[in-house]
Amino acid sequence: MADTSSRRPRRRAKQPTIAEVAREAGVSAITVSRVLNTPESVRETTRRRVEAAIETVGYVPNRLAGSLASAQSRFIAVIVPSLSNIVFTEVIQGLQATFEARGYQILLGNTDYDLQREDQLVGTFLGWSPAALVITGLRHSEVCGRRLRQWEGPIVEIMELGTAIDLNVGLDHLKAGRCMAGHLRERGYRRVVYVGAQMARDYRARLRYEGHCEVLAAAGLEAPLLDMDQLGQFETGARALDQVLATHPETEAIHFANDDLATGALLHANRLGIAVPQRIAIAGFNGLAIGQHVTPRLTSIASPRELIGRRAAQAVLARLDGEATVDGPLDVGFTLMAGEST
Amino acid sequence: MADTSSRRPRRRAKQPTIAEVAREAGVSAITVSRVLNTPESVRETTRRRVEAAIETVGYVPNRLAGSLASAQSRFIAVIVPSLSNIVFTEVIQGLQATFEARGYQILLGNTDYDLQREDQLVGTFLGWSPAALVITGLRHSEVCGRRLRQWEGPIVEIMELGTAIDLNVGLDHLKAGRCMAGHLRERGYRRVVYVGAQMARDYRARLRYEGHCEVLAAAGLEAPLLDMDQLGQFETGARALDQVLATHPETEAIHFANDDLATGALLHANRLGIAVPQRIAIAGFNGLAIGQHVTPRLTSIASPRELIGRRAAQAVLARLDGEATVDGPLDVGFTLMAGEST
DNA sequence: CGGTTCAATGTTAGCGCTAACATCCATTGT
DNA sequence: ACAATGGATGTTAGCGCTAACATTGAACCG
Repeated sequence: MADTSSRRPRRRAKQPTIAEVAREAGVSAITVSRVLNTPESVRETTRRRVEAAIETVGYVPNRLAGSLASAQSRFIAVIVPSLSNIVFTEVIQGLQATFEARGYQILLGNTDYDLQREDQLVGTFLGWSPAALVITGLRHSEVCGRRLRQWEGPIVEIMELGTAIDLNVGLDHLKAGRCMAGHLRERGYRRVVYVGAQMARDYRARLRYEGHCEVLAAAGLEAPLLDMDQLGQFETGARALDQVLATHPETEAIHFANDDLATGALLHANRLGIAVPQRIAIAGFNGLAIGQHVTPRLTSIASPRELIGRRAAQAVLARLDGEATVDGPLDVGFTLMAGEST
Repeated sequence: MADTSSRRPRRRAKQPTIAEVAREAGVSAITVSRVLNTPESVRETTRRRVEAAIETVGYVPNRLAGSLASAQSRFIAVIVPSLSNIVFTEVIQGLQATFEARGYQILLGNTDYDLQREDQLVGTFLGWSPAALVITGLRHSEVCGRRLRQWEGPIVEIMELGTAIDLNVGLDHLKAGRCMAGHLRERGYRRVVYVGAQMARDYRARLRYEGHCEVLAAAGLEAPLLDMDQLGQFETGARALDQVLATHPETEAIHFANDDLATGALLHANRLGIAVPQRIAIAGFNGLAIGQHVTPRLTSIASPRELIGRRAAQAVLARLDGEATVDGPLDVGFTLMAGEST
């Protein structure tokens, strides 16, 4: 019978391995590993010899093997609900910049605002033993919550504040909703409609609406809601304006759930020759750049999106470095930007 | 002395492993592996037993180990030059949607238009044995090009067309530049300035400018260039308009390198009461949504960004599935969108 | 009814790396 | 002079999984 000790030629003549480098440099594999991971623990002359060997054989470390052996990987799983919303891409940018500077890579997942999808992604990602997990929002499916709590690595829940599994960086959406409604009240608007898009899935917009309602209720005013089913884009904002003017012509101001909607409405008003804010005032949320370039400038609440990304990354890095971390949620705040649209 | 065969308690009492599942189900590890990877090769009853066991022990497969053993991973390295540009986030969205549906994850890298950074990222990413690599552009550092050519996996170079290392999906920027310049010529504009932002690093904008020059030269016209040093954002476009009006007041039209600049300029013109296109015409590139909502609507060239992502992903998947792939570059084309701004 | 075939499952040996411990040897202290 | 020390390097045994081959047993065949 075939000699069972000489069966399989498994290696796929690919990249050189650490063993090749070791042979070339006349040292053992572990020394090469040390040169790569803890260079200060190797003597200068040896290190140089190994570095030269790495160069000559063209060695690229296999990080899968390294991570498996050390049970530590250098990537960060990031889960966002949407990539079509610029808000999240800005957060990702903040994460990216901070993590990449420290040699961590980002593994990106998109839930499309679907908690089931989120659960699935968390499962997949945890299988990669990421160094940390960044996830949007505080609400997860039950299974997912359990899975997350079981996991030992750092988890940051971003965008909003509340009772988090581990770290938490965000802003208070309820307060933001109150803030904008308060601003509109100050300006004397009484008939204010709140317009959102697909609010069933965007519960942070619902939180802002709640804040909005509180303020109006306190003033004895109604707080009608228009929830569009399309995505929260310019076009939807324009249609929402039409709809509000048609069905609630007495409306004095519209509080939009985000700046895309608000900008769409404002530009549409420009097109139709409707005076903003005289005929109708318009306010948004997020403080996107475009709002400062339209006429009149859009009143909005600036959310520090990139900052959220950076702070979240910093919190994770501090944890990974074993530093003491902030206890409790980190509030990045928000700023009311009063433009001429209200 | 200590018995050397009983040294180390290496395992970090973490997640259950495939062995636990196997024990629970009363099968061998490989059977569990098969249930996970090639379920059709396992008998129905066995499969169900294993699935139940997976459920009870709460098993999450360790993909590092799996990938190491099989020399195949389920992620795709994606390298873009910028995340602040919505163009790339839309491409990423297309990639994401297509890859995630097939169970691949995206590992994201950002070069900030720095070829050295690109080289570094490629090095890191290849160490993760990705299933494929998606990289922006055809121009790489020499070292990087060599590294890429050596690698055996599928590589797609996206955004532009030309001589690629492997797969190629994009559009012809030279032609796009010609197309817009041709449009402006047709409308009768003779004094046209091309305005870009940081064109030293954005060579695709330079290609469009080249196309622009060709057309103007053919008509015996000059093609002055204004290259702003700021990022290509609204604000920069507004400043560029001021600058053009101040230094080249005779200018009849501005061909902007992208829609952010063009929109910034157009909104600025609105603010200043400058008639577009009567006093000055404005054209952009990319066909962003905002351009269709400003007044007058922005003339632009729509680049199918999400489509680039999807096509790139499809090409990779076809290759990974061993299907015959398209030979040569895949041109996704572009569309001139004539608005009222020209 | 022994032999062939084939589907289902098992055994074994790595994938390429690093943790943990072992060894070696030049210093240092007494 | 010799033990104790400690920095540099080596040896060994996995990390958790899957490729490759082996085995089993039921179905099938002439």
